[in-house]
This record gives sequence, C-alpha cells and structure tokens, in this order.
Amino acid sequence: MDFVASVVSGIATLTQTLEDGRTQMVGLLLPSDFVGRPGRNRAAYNVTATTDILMCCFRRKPFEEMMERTPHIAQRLLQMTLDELDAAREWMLLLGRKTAREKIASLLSIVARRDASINMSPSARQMVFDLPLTREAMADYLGLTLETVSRQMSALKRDGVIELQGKRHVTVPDMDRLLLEAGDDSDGGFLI
Amino acid sequence: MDFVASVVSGIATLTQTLEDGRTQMVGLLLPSDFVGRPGRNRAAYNVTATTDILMCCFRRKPFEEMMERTPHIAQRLLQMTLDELDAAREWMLLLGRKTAREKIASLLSIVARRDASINMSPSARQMVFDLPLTREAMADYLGLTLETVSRQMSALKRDGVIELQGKRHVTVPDMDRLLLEAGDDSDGGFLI
DNA sequence: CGTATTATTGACCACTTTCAAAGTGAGTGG
DNA sequence: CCACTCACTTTGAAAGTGGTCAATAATACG
Repeated sequence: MDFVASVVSGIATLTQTLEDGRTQMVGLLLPSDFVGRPGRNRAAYNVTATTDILMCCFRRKPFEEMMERTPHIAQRLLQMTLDELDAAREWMLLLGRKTAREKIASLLSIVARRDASINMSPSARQMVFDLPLTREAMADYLGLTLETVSRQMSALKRDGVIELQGKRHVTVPDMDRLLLEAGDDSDGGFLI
Repeated sequence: MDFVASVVSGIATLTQTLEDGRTQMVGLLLPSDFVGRPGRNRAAYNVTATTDILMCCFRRKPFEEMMERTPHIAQRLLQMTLDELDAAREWMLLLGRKTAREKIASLLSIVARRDASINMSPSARQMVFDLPLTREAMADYLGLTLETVSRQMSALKRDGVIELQGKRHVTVPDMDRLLLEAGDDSDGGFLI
C-alpha cells in the first residue's frame, strides 16, 4: 500500500482475524478519519469499505517528504494517533469488562454522539440517527455474536431505552438513560 | 501530571475502571517504555507501579519546547505511538475473540518474547522466565477473573504446555506449542 | 413474484463467573 | 527455630451469560 488517505465520505472498517475466521473490528473509519501510516508500507489490518467510499489519497513517498520538511504535520499526526490510542484503550475496557447489554448501549452512545457532532445538534435529550453497521458488523466491533447483538437490541427496545423504525433507524428518547446503560465511569482518570 | 518519562527499571501498569470497580489493564510499562503524552497535562488512565520503579523524567514544558525545535523527536514519538496503537489493537482481538486458554497462552508468549529480547536468547525452542504479574493483574490484563486465570494455568501445566516452579517461574518446553495454543494468525494482514 | 441478504427468535449447551473453602509460602516476632 | 499471619493462589460446586445450531421473518432487489 503506497498511499495514505483521509476519508471524505462513506464508511470503512479495520479488522483483525484469527486463523479460524474469528474476526474483531479494531477501528471504524468515518468521514474525516485518517488511514495509513507514514513510515510503514504495510500493516497488519484488513481495511474494508462497507459503503461506497470517497477518500482523499496522497502518495506515500511525497507525503513523507512533506512531513520531513513541515514539522507541524508530524506533530498534528502525533496528536491524531494519540487520540486513536485513547479510543482503542477505551474500547479495550469495553471488550474486556462490559456485559453484552452495556456493549450495545456503548456503541449506540458513540454513534449518537458522533452523529450529533456532525449535525451540530447540541446535547439534546432525544436523539435520532441511523446505524451505519449491520448486526454482524456490530458484533465484530463488540466481540459478540450477531445473535446476541440482535437479542440485546430487542431487549433495549422492550425496556424503552431505544425505539426502532426499521432495522437501522434508531430513536433514543432519553440519552441520559442510554449513557447509564452503557455503564461508563464519569469521573476522569488519575495520571499519565 | 507535569512530566513525561521513560521506564528504566521496574514495572507499572495502565488501567481503566468502571464505576463499580471492574478494571481493565490497557497497558503494561516495562523498561524502555515511554510514559505520558506531550500536549496533554492530564489523561484518562490510572498508572500504578507494581514493583519498585525507576523512571527517567522530563518536565513537560521543556520537553515540549525541545520537541518544537527538534522535529526528529516528534517523528520518533510518532513511531512509538503507532507501535503502541498496533499493540492495543492486537490486544483488542485477544479481548474480543480469544478463549480463556488462548488468552493465557498469548500473555505467556508475549512475556517470553519480551524477556528473550532482553536476554538476547535467540528463538530457542525452550524458554524460562518469571511472570512479573500476580494472577489478579493477569486477569485484569486479559479480561478474566483471577480464578479462571488460575484454572487455565493449571490446565496448561497439566497438558504439558508449561512447567511451573513456584507460582511465578515458568518454563516453556516447546515455544511452538505455546504459540499454537495462543491461536494467533501467522500470515500478516492485508492493507493500511 | 422469487431469491438473496439481513435480522429475529427459540432451545439447548458450554464456558466463564461467582461464591466458598482450603492450600501455599514469605516474612515477622516470640 | 518455629508458629503465626497475611497475601496470594488453587480448587470445587453451582449459577448465569453468551454462544451454537436451527428455524422463521423481514427487507431489498432483480
């Protein structure tokens, strides 16, 4: 792979797999996200477009040369990578310690927040959005089976935490309730 | 926290927690690892020394100024952060998709490899090392309970995959066998 | 329409967790 | 030197969550 890129529109996923086919999503690429890594021509993930996708690509050699000349770019890239690392570590907490229900609630919260930041709706109590993922993709993201995802979606609906119009269109009547279901810690951490 | 540092000797852990106390280790700091992040004075992890530890610290302001003046440092830091991100994503695969036995085998493989790289023993078939973690710390790393960790250690011992002298000293008679138990994919990924 | 893909639901089972008890071993003080 | 203590570890039995297998339903698309 001899280019790096920035997602303009559409959605792609980063996944890793075991020999027997078990797969885990390790990243979700939404518009504005950066793909590829300067200094490496090859890396260990599968990148899959799950929709039609438009990316703004840069050939890697020229990009790296530009990085050499423009220190500011390396610093910006460092910040972005640190953000990704934070996100990955938050996801580790979800994968290692949350229940299936909490996992689903967390994913919905994240998509809702991400959607809200694009549509500039402030911290409204009610939120409406479309899930950009199939049940199987959700399962791969959350470390569950698609059946469990489906069951927990039904359970959240039954309990009034979410409403579904069709399979992908979600309404959250009370965001605070959803965040509570996600089980996240509110106070910040301590060090580093 | 107004410094960044490099671990010289000893071991520390990075953990995240949920409100009810469930905790997940998200990083293990061994000698030569870097701690802290330029551009942030506060972050979301708990850092805990699990042994006596010696770190080489730099006050953050001067360090950041040096980064501004010396582009090479930002680039080096970027590489290190990308490596951490790779490690975090590999860990996501473990947390989301591996069985308890595979998790234990993976952790042992990693510690063995890390130990080997320090002691310069080449890819020997047999390996001997000390676990730097309690069963509880292993559990927090692997997203398991300490009881499950203990049971799987016993199972691996019973099956001849490892030998134990005391609780922490491990002998691996056949590294290939251990790697097989870890269930890792051998071929690299595809893109990025 | 018919077919393929995606999603839901049920029944059963396995693996991991939970709760509980007992075992090990290093360090301390008598 | 030995018994005591405390932290860590092992092991067992029961319970529960999520997984597997299988059948059915909904939706999209030619």
